[in-house]
Amino acid sequence: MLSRKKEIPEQLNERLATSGLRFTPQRQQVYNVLLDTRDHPTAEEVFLRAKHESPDISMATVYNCLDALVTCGLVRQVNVNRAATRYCPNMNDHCHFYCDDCGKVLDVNCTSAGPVAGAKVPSGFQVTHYELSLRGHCPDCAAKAAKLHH
Amino acid sequence: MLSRKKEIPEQLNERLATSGLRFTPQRQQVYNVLLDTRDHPTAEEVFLRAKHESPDISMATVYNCLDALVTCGLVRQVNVNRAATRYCPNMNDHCHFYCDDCGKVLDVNCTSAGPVAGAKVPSGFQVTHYELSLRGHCPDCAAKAAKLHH
DNA sequence: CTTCAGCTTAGAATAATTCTAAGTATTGAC
DNA sequence: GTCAATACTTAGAATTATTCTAAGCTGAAG
Repeated sequence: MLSRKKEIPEQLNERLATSGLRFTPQRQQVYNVLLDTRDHPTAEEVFLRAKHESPDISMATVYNCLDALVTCGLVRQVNVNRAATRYCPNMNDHCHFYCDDCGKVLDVNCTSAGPVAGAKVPSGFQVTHYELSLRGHCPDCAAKAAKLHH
Repeated sequence: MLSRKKEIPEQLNERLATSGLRFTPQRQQVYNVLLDTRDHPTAEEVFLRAKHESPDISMATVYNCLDALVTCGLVRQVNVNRAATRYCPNMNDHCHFYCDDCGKVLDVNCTSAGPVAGAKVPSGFQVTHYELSLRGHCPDCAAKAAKLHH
């Protein structure tokens, strides 16, 4: 169980270094939490999970570590509907779907063109980031609702 | 100055009624503020502007009124980057561009297909809402930056 | 070694929003 | 019209997510 975590440190260390940040056990721990279950936890959830292995970690450190991981490009923030920010270690081009029924946040792939292409941004605008967030019913909840309907 | 506001009440009244909400002077006032300058103000900014004409209005009422307007479909919330929610009375299909330099929020038209088409949502997902937010440099700030560069 | 910048920590502070309780206004039943 | 029921507004307290502060710790560089 602990063995597979040995792979990570080098990659993490390099990425931190390129942003002028140091490798620390807390940063590794927080990153591990995100990699372990990719369910887009909030900072608070990361904190609770990280405490299992590092009981002394503090909330402020979790925020600091998450910031560091975002800064060095290993993690993305996911904001949906003004709820607490969630964190996602999937750096592929994708967007997020929030299920209004069960509250889960799910990754949704974008086509190669990406949704920004569909937005046809007027000339003059320089887009450096974009975030597409979807809301509705996830496949599970949609299926349940359909069943109830008959 | 007051004359052009006479147009609004009926439309607003109808829309409120269809959601089981009442017409009130405060709701009209808040809606007027949004229509007057479509610059995506925050609740606080709406509050300050509304106070000019209705000095007794309270912050809680502004939030209540904005909620009512969102509920009855006359206003949209615009969330960007966990900053304070902004409010937009443009209900056409469009998305928002946030300028990292000047902080302005600008409307950007979407094509008829819309960005969700570009996202190719897997089957099973039922998308009821989506929000595409862009960040970068607006035309003005991009031009200024280019000039400074030489 | 010693220094110095970067990191972690607990707890205080902040900012946006929501809640609470009380008062006011409007609606509908009679 | 009167009266009760419901909806709305208000001030201020409370809540929540996040950031700040000050102090101590750590590890690399001189």
